[in-house]
Amino acid sequence: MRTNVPNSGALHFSTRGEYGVRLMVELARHYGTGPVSLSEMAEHESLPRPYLEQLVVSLREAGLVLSTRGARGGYELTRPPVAIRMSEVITALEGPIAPMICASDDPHHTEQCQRAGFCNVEQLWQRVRDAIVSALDSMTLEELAEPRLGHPAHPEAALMAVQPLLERPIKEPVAQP
Amino acid sequence: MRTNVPNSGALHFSTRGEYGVRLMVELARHYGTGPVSLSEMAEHESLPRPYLEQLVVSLREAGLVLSTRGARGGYELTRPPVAIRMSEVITALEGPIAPMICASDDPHHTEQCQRAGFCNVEQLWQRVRDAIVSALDSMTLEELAEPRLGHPAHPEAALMAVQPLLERPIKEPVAQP
DNA sequence: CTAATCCTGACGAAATAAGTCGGAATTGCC
DNA sequence: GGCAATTCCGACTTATTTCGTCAGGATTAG
Repeated sequence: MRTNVPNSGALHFSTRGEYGVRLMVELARHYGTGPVSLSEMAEHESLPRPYLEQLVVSLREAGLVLSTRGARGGYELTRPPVAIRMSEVITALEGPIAPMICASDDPHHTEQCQRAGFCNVEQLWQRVRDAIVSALDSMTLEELAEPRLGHPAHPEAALMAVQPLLERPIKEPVAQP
Repeated sequence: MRTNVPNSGALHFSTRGEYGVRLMVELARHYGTGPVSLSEMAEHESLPRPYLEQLVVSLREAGLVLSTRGARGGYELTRPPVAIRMSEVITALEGPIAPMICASDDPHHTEQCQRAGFCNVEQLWQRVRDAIVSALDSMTLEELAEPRLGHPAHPEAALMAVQPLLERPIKEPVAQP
């Protein structure tokens, strides 16, 4: 019964994608209220802070977040959540969408399959890629950040979503290097 | 600028998917002409035969291929290529489509996220999954197998799946024994 | 000054993917 | 019957990637 198929299924996102998206959602909920520190988010999301420290580098390099160094520093979004497509977030965290080397989102990373011309399997991977990309393009951070409306399964959910972590003065972020 | 993003990009298929699909395409091209041995396919596709031996187990268990043991044995499709959706093939080889544990194609493998109700990030993963599944559902082996080799034993199958291919010179990849 | 915070690079453990190996069982063909 | 081609099976090894940890330096508010 125990076959050799990967036990967790095909086409996995890594934890970079998972944690990174949760981090971005956290930032979206605090958009406009100044920087939020990694420690706060790590604790609130129960994620290892040293690991987040790594992930956030990619987000900063992609221009999605601004960092403020020093005491009372932290991170904040560079744009309103509605203006951030999930494809940008995922690409920053996990690299180009590329279910196969011959079908990368980023042409620069796409290898020419030496079998092109023989087979048209390439089409399959490209269709999958396009499907993923347009699914990610169709959602923004805002949609993920807003607390659920209607009948909340857990009433405290709305509280957690709306409640600001800490009241503190807004400070100017440092310029990007 | 060595960042930590996975060097080959997000949402990769493994070689199981890649090799397995190529193997199925090979079988599709010989559909109706009796079993094809793994050695033949391994050589023709330049793939390690012992590894294919493993993959094909999954395909057999999924009911996609039929094996004939003994000399002159080999594998053949259980159904005409036009009747085999790529989603079946991929699922057999790589397991359920599950970009995240809370968004598996197979409900039995889906874990309930303890954050459900707090966040709606779940929706993101589910949309991605659905996009992938429907892309895979929309293609059949027949489309990938063109051009066919040998004499089609079921010409009506080819007629059912008329698919305009891109214009390009058709090279003959192999000589017919 | 000091505490909080980001930043950087290197390191290590664990999991997964990829491939190998040896041999047993089955079958066509001479 | 004997041989060669083939599938079948389970265990094993190796390579790569993921998932973190760690130690310390740089920056800044108070």
